[in-house]
Amino acid sequence: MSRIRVRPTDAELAILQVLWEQGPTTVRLVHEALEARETGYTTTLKLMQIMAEKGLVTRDESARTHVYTAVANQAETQQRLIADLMDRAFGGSAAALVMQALSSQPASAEELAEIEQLIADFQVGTGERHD
Amino acid sequence: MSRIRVRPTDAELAILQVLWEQGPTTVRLVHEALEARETGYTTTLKLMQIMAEKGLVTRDESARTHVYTAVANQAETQQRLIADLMDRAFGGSAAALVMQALSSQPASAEELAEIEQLIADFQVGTGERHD
DNA sequence: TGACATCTACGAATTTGTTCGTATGATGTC
DNA sequence: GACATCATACGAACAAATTCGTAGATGTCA
Repeated sequence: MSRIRVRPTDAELAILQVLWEQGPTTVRLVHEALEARETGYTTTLKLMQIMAEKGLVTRDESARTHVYTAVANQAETQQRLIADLMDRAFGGSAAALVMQALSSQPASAEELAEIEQLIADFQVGTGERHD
Repeated sequence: MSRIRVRPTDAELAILQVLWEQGPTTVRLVHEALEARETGYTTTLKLMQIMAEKGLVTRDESARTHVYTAVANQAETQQRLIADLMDRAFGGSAAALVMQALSSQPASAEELAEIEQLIADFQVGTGERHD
């Protein structure tokens, strides 16, 4: 019933980013954090109301100014988005996606090292050896 | 003017996949390849007509049965999709995206090795060393 | 208290994506 | 030549996402 949508829309994702960064917040603060969107206050309000209906966020209505909280955390949502993209555009292959990502936008040396470490961990975890 | 959209829609992407796999094709064949969608023939036709208007595909109208060709290849499109997701959900960090992708959907040992190789290439290419 | 600001609710307009039915014309078969 | 088949074109309906204006309730403060 109240399953979270696979893909939050663009506007929803922008709002979720603010909620993840700032924690539970009001429409006003989200709206201000989103000034780049150059959209009216009531637009942000409406979107957040709809997100509450959809179950993407919960809201505390005990005060006059409602306080909104993201239901799913950032990592969960990122994983859903990646899984979705992987299915739709990469034939379900994480490796294909990762390789496209790396070849298009080379990461920094530190990041590459981090990824290597992650891979090394997997290889240990699955009993694989790589020398 | 005729810039390719950042994000093909779901239906468009499904059609593009067929065009990438099969090369230039007719609406009929695309429609048959897409039976999973359980949608009418004229729906596929309409979508491909719109894609032609948008510049996602070109079509050869010299014969009665038109032949459609994808404008962007699969890798280009994948990169655009990844770049878009990276911006919208990962603060523009390829590394963050890659790490989420890997931790959610561990790749096979072979794939991990491939990715390691890719990283090693980068490190050589950028004169970085990692030990 | 009265003026003003701020908040939510709500309806509505607009745009985009998706779907399909029907019309119309070309092709092929008997 | 008549008729079924297949193609494109096109209009229209529908849903979803986004946007905003207005109304009404509540709070602030001089």
